[in-house]
Amino acid sequence: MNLPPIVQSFVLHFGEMGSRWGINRTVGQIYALLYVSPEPLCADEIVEALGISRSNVSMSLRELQGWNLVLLKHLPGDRRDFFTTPDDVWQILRTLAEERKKREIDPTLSVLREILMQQPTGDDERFAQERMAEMHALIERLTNWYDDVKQLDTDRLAMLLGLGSKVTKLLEAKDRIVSIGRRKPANGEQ
Amino acid sequence: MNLPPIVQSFVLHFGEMGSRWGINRTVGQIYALLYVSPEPLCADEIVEALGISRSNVSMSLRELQGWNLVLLKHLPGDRRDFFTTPDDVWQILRTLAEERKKREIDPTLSVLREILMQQPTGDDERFAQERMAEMHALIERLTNWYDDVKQLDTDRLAMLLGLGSKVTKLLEAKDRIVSIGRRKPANGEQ
DNA sequence: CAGAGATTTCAGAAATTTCTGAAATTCATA
DNA sequence: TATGAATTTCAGAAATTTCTGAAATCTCTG
Repeated sequence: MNLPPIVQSFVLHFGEMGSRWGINRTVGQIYALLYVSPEPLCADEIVEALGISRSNVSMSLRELQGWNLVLLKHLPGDRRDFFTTPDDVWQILRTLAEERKKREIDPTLSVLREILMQQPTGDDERFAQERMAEMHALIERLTNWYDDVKQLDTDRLAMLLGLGSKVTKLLEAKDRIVSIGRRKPANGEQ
Repeated sequence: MNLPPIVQSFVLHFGEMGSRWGINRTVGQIYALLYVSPEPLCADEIVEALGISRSNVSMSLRELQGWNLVLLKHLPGDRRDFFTTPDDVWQILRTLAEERKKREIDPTLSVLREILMQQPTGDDERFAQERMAEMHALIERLTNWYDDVKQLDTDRLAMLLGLGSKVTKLLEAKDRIVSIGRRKPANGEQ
């Protein structure tokens, strides 16, 4: 590996983090390298930069494409593939969230739903099913929130993040205002 | 493995999911088993239920304790350790978030901060640092939101989740109300 | 403080994952 | 359609992770 020290520590860190997630070291390193490179890189440049085999680069890039985390570019008069990451970090975050949901959350929800359909045959199974129902309800709540929030454009999303827990105070304030502002209780608000 | 079919599919699923995260199959399976068991289990019961070695159970329980995901119980007149999970799923969620932040986010932030302190020596390094600064800013935003929101009690957290993206509409509504309510523009509002 | 039960440790076996080099394939161009 | 550059595939090697059994340690109790 022959990289500026700053880039090298970033790349190595992502390699280690990669193995802590589901993705492996090489995939993490390649992603990190592409992320900080000013220009798209071709496979051989990655081989060179990270000191790994050509075939490993090929497979890892395929993996990254499966995650929708890299973009393919072509230079005119050159038939090699060049790779980058999107430049908008918010977009990267969205992609990451979407892919992890697809791989981790959705399968779990579907296993839970399947189990919850069955008839329990004894007390222990009934208990287990209740626990799974609690877990299912929580995950559904979270994914509903996510599905709703992911539609926001970046500015509003940033705004929402900035608010944080103040949201609940805001909500209480709004309730007060609304209840002051009306003579008789209405029900069609919001 | 000798378990009711419902429990078995849950346990097996968590085993597979476990290996998709950083934790391994056995750890995932043990956690799932404890989660759906009506009573705390001792190590030998886990050995029996999952058909794995005693030492593996011991090491995996230790790992789960490191994640703060299991509780230790003792029965009077029995010196074995018995294990359960907390029964409040929201509490479990909080623990999980906290631990993953500690292991995945915090080290990344600290690597990024360290790199951002350094003086770049060329254009490529300058570019790389800018990219890392963007990433750092995004992660900080997210963790600030998280640090704020995690303080909420469960009811308010549930409320916030229920609101989802409607928060921004609420915010706009509040801005309107505030600006109608005053004669001259003020600047000290929230 | 001896002994029995419970748990942990740890070296190496087993299983799994990652990586490589060589061969195969793809595809634009001559 | 032959050529050659670029890429992919894949069997097996290398590395890593997980798991086990045996021994060590810990800790109550008589």
